[in-house]
Amino acid sequence: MVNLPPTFSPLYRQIKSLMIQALESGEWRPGQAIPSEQELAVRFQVSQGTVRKAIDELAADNLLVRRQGKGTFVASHADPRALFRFLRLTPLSGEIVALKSEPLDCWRAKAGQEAARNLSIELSAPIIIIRRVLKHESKPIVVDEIYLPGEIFGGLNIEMLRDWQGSIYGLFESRFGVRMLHAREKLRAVSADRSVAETLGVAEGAPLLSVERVAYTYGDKPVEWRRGLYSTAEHYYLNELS
Amino acid sequence: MVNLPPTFSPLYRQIKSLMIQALESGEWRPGQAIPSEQELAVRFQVSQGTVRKAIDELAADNLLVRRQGKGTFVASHADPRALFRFLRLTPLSGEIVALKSEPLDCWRAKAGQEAARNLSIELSAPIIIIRRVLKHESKPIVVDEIYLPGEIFGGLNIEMLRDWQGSIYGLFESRFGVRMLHAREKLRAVSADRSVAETLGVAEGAPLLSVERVAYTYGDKPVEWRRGLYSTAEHYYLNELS
DNA sequence: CAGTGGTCTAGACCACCGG
DNA sequence: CGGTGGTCTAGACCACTGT
Repeated sequence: MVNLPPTFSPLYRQIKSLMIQALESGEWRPGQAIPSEQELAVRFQVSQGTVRKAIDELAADNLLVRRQGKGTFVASHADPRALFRFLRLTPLSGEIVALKSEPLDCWRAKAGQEAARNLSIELSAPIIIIRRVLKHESKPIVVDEIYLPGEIFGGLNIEMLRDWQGSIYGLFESRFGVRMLHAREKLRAVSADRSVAETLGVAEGAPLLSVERVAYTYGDKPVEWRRGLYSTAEHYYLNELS
Repeated sequence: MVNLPPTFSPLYRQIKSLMIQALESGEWRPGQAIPSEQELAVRFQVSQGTVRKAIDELAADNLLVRRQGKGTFVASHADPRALFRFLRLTPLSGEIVALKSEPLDCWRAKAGQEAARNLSIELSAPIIIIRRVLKHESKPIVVDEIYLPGEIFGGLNIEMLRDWQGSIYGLFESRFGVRMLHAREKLRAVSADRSVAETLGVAEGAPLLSVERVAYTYGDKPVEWRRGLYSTAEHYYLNELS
């Protein structure tokens, strides 16, 4: 007997795919309500229960947000609740506060080996690099570099970053139509070199948390690679294992 | 108008509570199958769909595992798939391999302020402390201390730890009936002090990843507090943001 | 009040597993 | 083949939101 590949796909997953298409194509925009379950059931010619199960999965994937009595909405990085999902830094004592971003630099370059591999693009393809500092009450806590495919983030420049109030993923979403859906982070402990030590106001050789992230959009396509160094003297990185 | 507390609890959540009771009481044991959906529907006098939704949530919470065609099983730390859920260390290059645990010491003590707070027990209540080294191909990677409430882990000793093959949560589950359900980790970067540097075979002052964990059992009751120091020269801590 | 998502039911049928 | 979980449907009713 041969082992056939799992060729079966339930109806609600096919509906889910169609809905992802509608999201990806921009038919339904971040922050807006999608059609009601009834309307979708008619549109896709299935029962409401089947639409429901598709939406359930999309909500679990953080692509949609359900609000009883109001409707189902496209998740948006403009929503402050989405913030902590991607920056899990917490003060040792006190409440969670959004860090203030200060762009230092933003320039064009060609993808090196590492950037090309992480972004799944050609070697020497155009990329954009951002250097930032994140501050908590005017104390620098994080310094990072963000590598973006030039093909997608064409017009990005430092003025845009400076003018933007809110998370950088909110900027990517509203100005470039790029929605970060999930990410994978690799954490290590490293020593501060001289220049980083100066930027963060710590001693040279001080231990820092190194966080390397690849973020993905629809179809698990990588669209951002970043490396950050976190000063964990007065903050920690919180992770829920569940 | 006053804002009444959310007094409404859907039927499937009540069923879920009853099922959690059955799990907590030991009526259904780790690794074993629970009754079929039909049987549960009869037992609880609800429809199969309602039982189904309760099980769905319990499976999402990692308390149960569904296996089509076979049944629904109580999740167990004996299952190797459960391993990576709680130890997210990965070699820089190469496959994920379970680290080998070497207990160094295991002794009784009284809870200090920090232990008491983290374990939600009285100051000076009896606790048990374990010191371990975790090795990858005979190279020490992690050194940690585990703090356990003495009341729950009465007979624990170092011979038990040495004899046990498998994860320590597997031991807790099968010997003490304590099931770790979720945990919260705080990560920071620190410098190796002399004694730790010696144990891990790194230079004094080398950067290490500090991982402090509180693990919880039924009813969000904390039952373990541990602090680990990870050498991240050849490993990283992997985290999925989704 | 109308419209939305949320719950609950009952029944039919399908995919998977093991004997 | 029988038993399990998985899918799909149709309909009734409930809880929440805004007008």
